[in-house]
This record gives sequence, structure tokens and C-alpha cells, in this order.
Amino acid sequence: MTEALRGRGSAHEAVAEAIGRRIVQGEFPPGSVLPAEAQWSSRYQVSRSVVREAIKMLSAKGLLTSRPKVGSRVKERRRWNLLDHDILAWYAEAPGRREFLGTLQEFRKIFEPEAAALAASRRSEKQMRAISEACAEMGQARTLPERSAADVRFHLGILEASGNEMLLPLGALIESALENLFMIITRQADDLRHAQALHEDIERGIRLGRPLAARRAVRRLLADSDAMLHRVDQRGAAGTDPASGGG
Amino acid sequence: MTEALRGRGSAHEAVAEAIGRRIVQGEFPPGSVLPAEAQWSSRYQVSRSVVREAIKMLSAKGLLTSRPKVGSRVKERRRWNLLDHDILAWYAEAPGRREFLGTLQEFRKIFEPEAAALAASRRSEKQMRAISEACAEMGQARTLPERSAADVRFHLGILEASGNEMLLPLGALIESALENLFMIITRQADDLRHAQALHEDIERGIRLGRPLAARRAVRRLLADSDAMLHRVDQRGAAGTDPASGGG
DNA sequence: CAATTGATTGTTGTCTGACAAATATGACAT
DNA sequence: ATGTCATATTTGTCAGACAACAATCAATTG
Repeated sequence: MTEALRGRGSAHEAVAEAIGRRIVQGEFPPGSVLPAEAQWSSRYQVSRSVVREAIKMLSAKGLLTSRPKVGSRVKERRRWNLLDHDILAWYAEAPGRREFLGTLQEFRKIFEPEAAALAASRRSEKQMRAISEACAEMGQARTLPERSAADVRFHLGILEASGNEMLLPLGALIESALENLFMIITRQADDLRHAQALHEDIERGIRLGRPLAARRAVRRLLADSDAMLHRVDQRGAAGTDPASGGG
Repeated sequence: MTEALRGRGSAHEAVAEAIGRRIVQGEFPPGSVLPAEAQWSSRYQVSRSVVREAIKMLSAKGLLTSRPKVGSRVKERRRWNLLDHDILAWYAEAPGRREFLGTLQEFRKIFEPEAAALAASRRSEKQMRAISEACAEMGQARTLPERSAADVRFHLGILEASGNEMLLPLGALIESALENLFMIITRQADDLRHAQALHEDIERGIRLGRPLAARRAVRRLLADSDAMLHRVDQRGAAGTDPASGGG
């Protein structure tokens, strides 16, 4: 009857996460109406206020709309804000992870090369330093999580240096992609060296103010991750061994 | 002491809009703490529950975080979800509209050409029909709002036909851009014919399955809007006369 | 008999009042 | 000067109540 809540944040955050995850994972298909607030309230042993605040959060993310008497209806997927940090996380845990990652990578190929090109023309000295440092830390990292964290900082630094603030929210996408690549891809030492060289090409292009070179370098890097992904696919079952990822 | 609420939706939506707009427009800069919930409650003459639900919505959009005793603190702009429909709308009303529109257009130039290229390779027949119809309606439209609405449908149709569902949330960006172009740009009859021809180029590229042509055509269209914008800029004060826009 | 009207009912929307939890502030003791 | 503790303030959560509203079905009426 009653269910435990995973999250250890505040109650309304935990409830929002629970309901949101269920919706994104397909338990309540678009167009269907959710159980009434009172149901969630008794199921999770929280007050209706908590449920309402949770539902308002999901509605702010475009997952559903509420109307008096009829209830909360799941919106069509087209309306979901798939670029939202939380929705991305829930999505990544849903069935079809591999396709999700493919969509993510395709999206990255659209905006990351252009972001790098913009960064090559507009980056400030401070922004350049952040990018170069992240790149260096990637090369010197001794553990894989350490390297992955520097990787994320590298790509986010490029977004920031692009000078177009609307690109910043797409950072959530990069974080999700790298995290998932990290889980799926296995890299040999040679691969790591190669990936590092690709990152350094990008860094150089931005540092020297060469938009075309930077753009091309990012395209090469993303093509490389794609190749890794396909290699995994061909080796049979898409494994989930935690190993070295890269992007 | 008390203030009236603009919106005519539910109370929490109206309050969220009021507070959100104030934040985005700079009244509460990033890092500052908002007035306490009780303050909003008495100011807008609503219960604290309503204020809380409103604040939870804003927090879901990445505008702020709440902590006991300290209050609700506005997050750094980097964390705002600028691609959110509502935030875009509030942003568009903030000072610096013209720069906002420039950022928007730059962003469009990043993803829309690629979306069109993908659509040229992957569009279904049904999706193609939607695009073609929107394009035709643009040409036959008798009123400017009618034409603008078809324009939006045209571009959203391309996003949908791209086959990458993560591109769909960017539709909010297109809607906002076209709406603002509509307010700022004035077009002569010649301009309108030219814009229509550009749209038809895109439609043709997608219909004939020519990604490169479609991509180039979108680039031409966006360059055209940019030229219109600069023309307005050079004519002095950026007017806000409602007139024919195009994208 | 069909169609409109009306009552019923279940759900969200809102209000009120209360208490718990957490933390910034300042007083106080060391 | 520094660390400890009490206090006050704010968010977090709860409980219960009523209003608004729409879908459904029965009753009334043309």
C-alpha cells in the first residue's frame, strides 16, 4: 500500500522525483490522468500539500497539466522539456537507454562544434584558462572518475566561452551524455591517448582563435565517441560495465 | 501594500508569473534572497500555500533554491533554464530586448539548419505534408498574424520532422523569436515575397530529400532576418511598432 | 422520445492555523 | 579572540475544511 521514497532531499522533491520518474519511464503514458493527489498522499505517507508542490514542479517542467475535477493529465511528449536536468536523469534510467544516448550524441554534434567555433572568436582570457586547465587535468588524471569530471568541466567551459548564454542550459545534456558514455564505453590505453589528443586539438583551436579548426576538432571528437559506441554495439549485448568513457 | 495579479489563470500560476518576471527582469539579482513567503502572501493577498506552489514552480525552472531559515535565494544566471517557455517570455519583456533577440537568432542559426538537414533525410510523408501546408498557408495568408502563425507551424514542423525529439523543446525558442521579430521588424511587400521564396526553398529541399540544400536554405533565411534586424537598428531607435515579421 | 436541465460526486484549488526543522545571528562563557 | 549556546526567523510539513468546477447520470420538459 505505502511506498518508501528514495530521495533524501525534502519530501516534495522526493515525491516529484518519484512521480516524474514514473511518468518519463512510461508508467503513465501521455494523455492519461494520474492518480488523484489524495492517492499519492496516502501511498507515500505525506500530506497533500507535499504532493501538490511536487506536482507543481512537474507541471513547471512541462510534464503535465492539472485541471479541477479532471485531475493531472500527462502532456504529450512533444511538450516535455527534455533538456531539463532532472528529466534527462530520469530519461537516462528509462528503458531504451542506448537510443537515448544516440539521440543525445546527435544533438551534441549539432551545437557543440558551433559553440567551440564561437568560443574561438570570443573567449576571454579567464575562460580560456578554465578550458586549458580542464584539458590539462584530463591528461594528468590518475583515476577515471577524476578524468571524467575534468572532461565535463572542459566541455562546459567551452559553452561558457561561447558567449551565448542560451547555450548554457545545454550543459545538462553534456553532463548526462558523458555520464552515460562513461557507463557504456570501455576504452583501451591507446583510445585514451587518442581522445586526449582530440581534446587538445580543440583547446588549441580555441586558444589560437581559429573557429574553423575548433569546429572541426569537436566534430572529430564526437565522431570518435560514436565509433566507440558502435564498437560496443557490435560486441553484442550493450553492456553496462562501468569503465572509461570519453567525449 | 497589496498588489494586483495580472494573470487570469489559477492563483499559483499568476504568483509564479509575477515573481518569476521580477527575477528575470533583474529586480532580485542572482545571489540575493527573496522576501519571505509570508511577505508575498500578504502582498498578493493569497495564502502561503499558493505562494509556496508558485515558488516550487520557479525552483523547478532553475530560477532559485529554498532553504529553511535562509529563504529563497536566486540562482546564478548560468543555472537558469533559459530555454523554458515561460522564462523566455519573461526575458523578452525585460530590458535589453534587442540583445535578447540577437542571442536568440544566433542560437537559431546553430540548430535550425541542422534540423532541416535531418528533416530532409528522415521526414515521414505526414510530416512533409504538415510542412508543405504551413508553407502554402504562409503564402496565401491575408493577415499578418495569420502569416506569422503559419510561419511558426512551418518551423516547428521541421523540428518535428528532424526525428530527434530533443530538438522539440527548442520550439519555444522559435516561437519567442518569431513573436519578437514580428514586433520589431517591418517588411515591405518585396521583402515578404523574398521571405516566402526562401521558405519555399527550404520546403523544396526537405521534400526532395536534399539535406545540404535544406541546410543552406535555412541559413539564407536566417541571414535574411538578421539583415532586417540590422536595417531596423540603423534606422535609429529600435521601434516596437507591431508590423510584419518573418523568420 | 429526444434534448435540455439539474443534482450528484469526485478532484483540484485555496485557505487557515499550527508545529517541526534548520540555521543565521548575537550573547555569553572560556 | 574564539568557541559554545540560546534565540529568533524562515522554510518544511501537517491536518482539516470549504470552494470551484467539470463529468456523469437522472429527471424534467418540449
